[in-house]
Amino acid sequence: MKRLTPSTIRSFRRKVYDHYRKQGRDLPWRKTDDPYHILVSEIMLQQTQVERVTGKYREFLRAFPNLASLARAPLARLLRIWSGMGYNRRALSLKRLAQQVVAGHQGKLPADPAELIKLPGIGPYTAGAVAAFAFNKPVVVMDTNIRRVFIHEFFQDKKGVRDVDILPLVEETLDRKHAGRWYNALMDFGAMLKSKEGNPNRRSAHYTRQSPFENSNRQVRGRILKALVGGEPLTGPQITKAVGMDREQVKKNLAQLGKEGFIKKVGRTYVII
DNA sequence: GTCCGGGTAT
DNA sequence: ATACCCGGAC
Repeated sequence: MKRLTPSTIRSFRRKVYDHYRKQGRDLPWRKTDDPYHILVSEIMLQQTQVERVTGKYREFLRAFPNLASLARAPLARLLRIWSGMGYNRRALSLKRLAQQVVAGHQGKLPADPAELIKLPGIGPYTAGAVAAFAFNKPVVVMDTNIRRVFIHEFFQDKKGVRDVDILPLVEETLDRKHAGRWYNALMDFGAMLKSKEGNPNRRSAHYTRQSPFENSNRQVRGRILKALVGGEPLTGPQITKAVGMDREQVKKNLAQLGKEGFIKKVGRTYVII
């Protein structure tokens, strides 16, 4: 494992903060300290580029300004607002999270990552990000932008770089007194590297290509939910027609969406729960 | 049309 | 290890 000298750490921090001062992005979720707002932004950013999240973030918070309003929101309305974001499962998780926090945490998000990670839809990254951005906790966080920065800076000619080898460097270089600001700066630096110098993340051991989207279950699921978010109950054949894809595949995905808690069958029709 | 990104759950 | 989503770049 690589160790950093104090002077390497100093100049690295200076470089990252210099970039942040000059080119840091002015993003809406950086102007709030409401943990719920920050959580919403992080869930959205898991799956969508920054430019497309900003508008949706505002629309979402206008519709669901706090955890209590999200907890009692009808799922169909939530999915309508979520549409265009992809990964509907995360909207469902977010609603379940809101219900749990309202019922069991006095309506307040916990600040401890070990507690956050127990909530649905929150994994290691989001637990750390909320702890750092909403509560300024000096936790170690790894995401694609952070990974890119460290591979670019400290694993220059290496291939198959593992996160396990990067994490100690994230910890060593962390600005512990200003964790939130530091991670904002780090992520902006990483975003800049993507556009300027190709993508160092291809040298990550965790880099994978995704499978094709066309005719995939993902596409079928998306279309099924899109057909149902209007709120009108539809029969199996009506859904198959709306989706315009293989009937057996539609049936299989209807069953799966039922199991996950998106939809239920009412007589011969399906509706969003 | 083809390629691409990206945490979490299982 | 693999599934989940959609829109933007080309």
